[in-house]
Amino acid sequence: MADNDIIIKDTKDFDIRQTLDCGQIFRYAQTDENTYEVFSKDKRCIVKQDGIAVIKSDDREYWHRFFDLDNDYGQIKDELANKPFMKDAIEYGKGIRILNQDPYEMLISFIVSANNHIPRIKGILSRICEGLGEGKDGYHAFPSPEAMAAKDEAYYTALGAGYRAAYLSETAKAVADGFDLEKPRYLSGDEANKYLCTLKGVGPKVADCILLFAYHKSDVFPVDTWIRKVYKDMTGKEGSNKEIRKYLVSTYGNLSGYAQQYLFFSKRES
DNA sequence: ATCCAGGAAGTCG
DNA sequence: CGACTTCATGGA
Repeated sequence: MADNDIIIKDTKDFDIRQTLDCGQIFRYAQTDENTYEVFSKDKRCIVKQDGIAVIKSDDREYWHRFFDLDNDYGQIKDELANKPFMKDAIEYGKGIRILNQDPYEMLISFIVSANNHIPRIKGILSRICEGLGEGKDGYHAFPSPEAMAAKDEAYYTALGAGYRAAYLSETAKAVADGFDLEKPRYLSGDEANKYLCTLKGVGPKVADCILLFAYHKSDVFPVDTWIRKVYKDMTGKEGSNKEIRKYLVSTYGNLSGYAQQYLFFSKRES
């Protein structure tokens, strides 16, 4: 056991498979039974969970925060369990943790995610890293805004980004040119959502994903096609994304982001 | 083959 | 404001 290893003995609130497969991260791979390789920014860690969980890396502090290990998910689940439609979803995804990821990486990742399938999203992001990210020991870092801004739309089209290619080059340029990705930390969820929506390729849903997965704002509720299905199960009716979001945020309040992950994961895997 | 995917932008009323 | 259409790509 190296000094930098993080060891999680009590895994009632930690399941690496559920945490990675619940749609909040795209750069990871299963390398063996119970073993996963996870990438964030320019870093990598190896997570093995078989009974206890062990996180191996050369930056213990970074991954401790990444996996949100100071947050008490037992308490969050207890509180949510009293709210409607949550009991089964929590039981199904009881090991999910909401990661603390890099704002720029989430921005680019969820622009790519729009109207797209998860395997294809992973492929596009992987090719962006291979092409533009700094070469590390056996992998590539997520590229900087400057490296991405240096390429034009045609480059991202060639990577298979489809019509999102223009969004990628434009938004990378905006960030390289000074768009402040620290600002959302100091804004309310609604204000931060508006602010992010000024970027090309970012709409209300993508902005909510960035706010939840990079800034850990839990008073947001990303509404995608799966959540639309959940809403219909709950209420028996259709609705606009805006009214669905309003209904769900009023139901789950400040724990909306957590509720969303449990509901999304259980619906998508069932 | 037709539908669909962690939707957003553009246009029209 | 809301509704409606278009936008690449590839897996099912």
